[in-house]
Amino acid sequence: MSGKRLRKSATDLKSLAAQLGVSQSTVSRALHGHPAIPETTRRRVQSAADAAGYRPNARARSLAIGKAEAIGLVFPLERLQLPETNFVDVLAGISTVVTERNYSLLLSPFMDDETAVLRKLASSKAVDGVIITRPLVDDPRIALLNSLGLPYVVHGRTEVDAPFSYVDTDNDNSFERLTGLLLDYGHRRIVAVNGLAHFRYAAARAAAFHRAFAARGLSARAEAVEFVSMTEQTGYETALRHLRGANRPTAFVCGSVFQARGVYRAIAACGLAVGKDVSVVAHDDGVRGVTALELMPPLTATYTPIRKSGELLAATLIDLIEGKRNSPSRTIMPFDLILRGSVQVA
Amino acid sequence: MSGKRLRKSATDLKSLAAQLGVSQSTVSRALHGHPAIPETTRRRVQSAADAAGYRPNARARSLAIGKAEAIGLVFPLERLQLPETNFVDVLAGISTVVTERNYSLLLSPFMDDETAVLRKLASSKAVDGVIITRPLVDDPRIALLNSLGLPYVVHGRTEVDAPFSYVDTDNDNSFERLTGLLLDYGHRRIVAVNGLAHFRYAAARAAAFHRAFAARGLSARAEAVEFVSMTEQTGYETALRHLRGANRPTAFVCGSVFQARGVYRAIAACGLAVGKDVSVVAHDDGVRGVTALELMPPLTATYTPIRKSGELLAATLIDLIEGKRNSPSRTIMPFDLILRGSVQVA
DNA sequence: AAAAGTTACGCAAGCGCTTGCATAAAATGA
DNA sequence: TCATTTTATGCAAGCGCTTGCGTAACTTTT
Repeated sequence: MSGKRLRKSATDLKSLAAQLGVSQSTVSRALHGHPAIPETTRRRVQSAADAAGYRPNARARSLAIGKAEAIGLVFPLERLQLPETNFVDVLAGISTVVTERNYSLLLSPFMDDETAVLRKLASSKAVDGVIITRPLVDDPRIALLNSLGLPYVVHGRTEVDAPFSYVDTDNDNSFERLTGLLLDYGHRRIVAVNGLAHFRYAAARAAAFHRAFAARGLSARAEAVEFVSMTEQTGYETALRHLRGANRPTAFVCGSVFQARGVYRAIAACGLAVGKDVSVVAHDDGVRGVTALELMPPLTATYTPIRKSGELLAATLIDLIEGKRNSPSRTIMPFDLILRGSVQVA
Repeated sequence: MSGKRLRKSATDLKSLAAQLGVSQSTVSRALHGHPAIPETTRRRVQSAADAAGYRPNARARSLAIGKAEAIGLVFPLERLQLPETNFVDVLAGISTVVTERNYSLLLSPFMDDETAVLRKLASSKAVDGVIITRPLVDDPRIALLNSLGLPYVVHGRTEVDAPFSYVDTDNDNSFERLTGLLLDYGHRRIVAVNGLAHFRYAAARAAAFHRAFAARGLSARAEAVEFVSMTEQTGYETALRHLRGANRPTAFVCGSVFQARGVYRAIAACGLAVGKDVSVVAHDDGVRGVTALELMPPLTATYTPIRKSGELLAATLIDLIEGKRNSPSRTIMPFDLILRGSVQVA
């Protein structure tokens, strides 16, 4: 080997510029398609950059332009640990769009103090904005984020009196339709297996349940709505309790396919048949591997693909960050009501 | 309001320093516990910083210290979309440790070109290291990452002749034990429902399967090992094919509880009983909601909690980055073999 | 009491990039 | 041909932080 040496490939702007015999400004501008740079120069620079495998140092660029080109997803760590969650599907949707739009996705789980995480993200300027999930009925995070000046989008709504962007499932109409369907089929003893009461979506669903009764000049007993966690097991336990109690319900409306599964199991455990002795309806998020179609009999459900929500969340946030949107964006996902074998007239 | 104004809380080092009447150096050092700063000053600075909600700008700090204090997780986007995957559990483990160690976790999914993502991560210096998953038998990523000089840890092993750190399940011994158990119970017509052949773990398991036979002076037909994807459905289809073929197997050894579930279903579909007519064993990753215990009859399995692997992956990578470890770290997770009702003597 | 050593802190040079402004060269107009 | 505009490029000042080195002001030593 006669003294020949590989040129260490240019890893920073300065050396790349030196190697090309132009200034850093020119290289930087050429690489970003600045109009003042003629096409010929642009190409020369670009191909040198490609050859060297040059990519601007993300941290330096960030610092210079004052943006991180990254968003954060803030969530309770347990949402990754729970066996039954639609969270991963939301994450998949978010990932897709973030990647497409050339942003980075920072995962920010927290154990208990979400506030601290949000504050840290804001003050350390690690991200340009955040997605938060599962708003409470009266959620303090909205006020915090507004005061921090950190752009954000919420997965779900809340009643807080302040402008904010969100993407939400149409809980109100979806549950009204599901309940209405059962009522119109002649069911009267209906139990709603709902989510935990402090979540806004559960409150909305409970209201919708009663609204469906009211719209038909009927009224449901308050105890007809069960506020329990979103799992198969609680679906099972809740349904079992009602099926074995006096005044057996003839139908159940469930918050998710997870719960519906449990309800199916409870019905079977009582020696009854779904869609024959007892009707079941639910909302279906289209979670990976847990869809209404996979139950036997197939479950009548309202359907909103939750991955789509994830995509929308990311797109909305990035638009917000890039100033492509200034007024708060509020999206309520449309749903389809699909009739399948799990309901029958009372 | 008589001209009184809120002092805008110090958001950067400079203003914080000015406000305290000291230099930036002092503030920076005080906040990082530099020994030359006396305790009294340290406290004064710290409390001013707390009051102002000051946190160093992560990007500026990164640039100055030449570290991102972040790691990347590079994976095919589909692993978030597939219904049956142990990926989320690995992610949960990684998240935990990353958070504990005060790092950030960058999620870097890719559609098809993983190489491009790795190159980009390396050249843009967005992270200090990466975790890659599911190595192929002869994996090109190892060479690439070594040449890029980007620290990394692999979830799984590969036969590539180069030093690298990894955390892996003990596929070899686990499968040898499972197969051996069946053999010792007198089974001879055993089918292995294995993963896809290009993954290293599947190759290792196939070899282990044959090794168990050989160790007893027996030999298995090559067709006894099925290289199929890791899902319930393929488990079902594969088992069904064998159960309906000539020379019905008396036992199955499966790659995961997902596959085992399918095998259970196929056995039932043939009017046979698991643990009576046909024995089933598998490896259990302890995936959220899909564990060996939940099957009926409970599944005899080797158990290695996969979340632990995630934790170890992150810890190993961070140690590597921080130079707390220089030689490649190789961890093979120990496993337990737990006997349950799914096996019986032939 | 002078020399030497400590202690507490500030200066200023980066880290690698972007970008407003200045400038030289080329093209255009009168 | 000279003034004016346009085009192509460079200079240098940041972005907010860390850190090596330097230096007063004190302590300690002899």
